Amino acid sequence: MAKPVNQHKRSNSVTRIQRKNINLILDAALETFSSHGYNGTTLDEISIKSGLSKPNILYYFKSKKDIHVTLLNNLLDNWLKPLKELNSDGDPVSEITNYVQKKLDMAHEFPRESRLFAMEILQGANHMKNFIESDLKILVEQKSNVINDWVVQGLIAKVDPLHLIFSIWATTQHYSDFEEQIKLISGRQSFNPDHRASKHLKEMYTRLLRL
Amino acid sequence: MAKPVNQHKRSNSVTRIQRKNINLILDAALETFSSHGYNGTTLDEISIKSGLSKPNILYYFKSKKDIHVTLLNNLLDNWLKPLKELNSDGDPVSEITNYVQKKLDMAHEFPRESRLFAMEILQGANHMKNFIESDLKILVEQKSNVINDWVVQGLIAKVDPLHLIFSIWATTQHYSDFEEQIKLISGRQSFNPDHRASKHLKEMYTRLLRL
DNA sequence: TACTGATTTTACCAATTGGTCAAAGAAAAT
DNA sequence: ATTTTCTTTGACCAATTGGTAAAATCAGTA
Repeated sequence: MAKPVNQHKRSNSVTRIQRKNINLILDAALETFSSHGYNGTTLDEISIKSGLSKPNILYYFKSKKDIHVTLLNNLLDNWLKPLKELNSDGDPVSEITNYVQKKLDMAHEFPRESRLFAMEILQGANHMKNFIESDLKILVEQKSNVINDWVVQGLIAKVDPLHLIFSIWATTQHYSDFEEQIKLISGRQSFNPDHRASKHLKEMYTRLLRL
Repeated sequence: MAKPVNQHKRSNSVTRIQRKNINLILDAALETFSSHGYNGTTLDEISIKSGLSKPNILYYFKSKKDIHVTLLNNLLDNWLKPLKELNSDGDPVSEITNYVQKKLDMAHEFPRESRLFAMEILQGANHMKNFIESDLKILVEQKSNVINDWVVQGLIAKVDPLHLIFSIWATTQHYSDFEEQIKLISGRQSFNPDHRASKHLKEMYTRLLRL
């Protein structure tokens, strides 16, 4: 005769067991959502991977979608962080190449999250429209202005800030999102893709921005 | 007492009706596979979109997977074409910026195919490992050599050919694969993304390659 | 130790989904 | 016109899947 636990974290206390199991579930879910997509993931799979029974999972999350949305929400802060750190007072070129490096590090450190994000956008961004249209859009506009000021002040070459940002996103995410293709083509052992990618991208954006 | 039609195109003749219906099915399937993924697509959806009943669809294709594989296979030739056309005798910088332009045109002209491809790679490239490891890999190696020769001959700046190719793929595909995000951020009407993307990318790769 | 609330399990369901089958209906060929 | 071959449909099914209900078990605490 249990009353379901607070499924929306309204409660004040989160027990040790809750924290542990919620983490188990989210980790298992991230693993499968990011490699088979939302529809390709079953609760049974999450159940097996997390070691918790299916009804037990639904004791912590009210639905499959709820798990997915939670995962997506957990991403957002980390997603904004590197761009947030772009500093208008710093040296323009190194501010931007540092941004590239941070994005590349994130793609390398959180490939599952990166794929989850990519998959969500690819499929229409249904659960993230709100985030993109508000937080992300505002931040991008703000930083576009910073970049544009640099252009106007003659500190970097004339670039379209928006397209600069888009191409940074594209190039840095590519390495985690298209990992499979890259591994197959470059022959897994022959080199360390990340290291050379970093050099390549730094070079590319430096050359693009230098006067 | 019908005997199922040649489901593997072994037969010599393809009737007018067959051609029409196969196209209807493939078009409907491409639409849904590319926007909801393989698992997010149901035969019923394809059935509705194509106007053919579900058993009728399975009269032309022996399974859902068969439709998907057919779609993927139809992509491959077009996928290789732009890179194939990279000519070792041409002017290096314009050969490469032309390649960029062709890839961008393809992403623009075939966004559904582009997303289908992206989704397949993201989810582990199960149906395309063979293509990637053989045809694509060989072509990439060949063209990497061409680019490397240009570097050695001092015709372009020193770049890692593989990473150059990867970043071209990344930047050009980004515009169709992440279309939703781009639309939401750039505010659909404010500019024509494709036109400016083309300028931006041409500029970027020219600056990267120029001595 | 006994109580109380939190956690987990067992048994189950209704809906969806990929796929089958045999018969009915068109087209083409004779 | 009739036979033969190709095409389409209606009825159906077994497996999967997200989710529920209630009982059973466990943990913490008075």
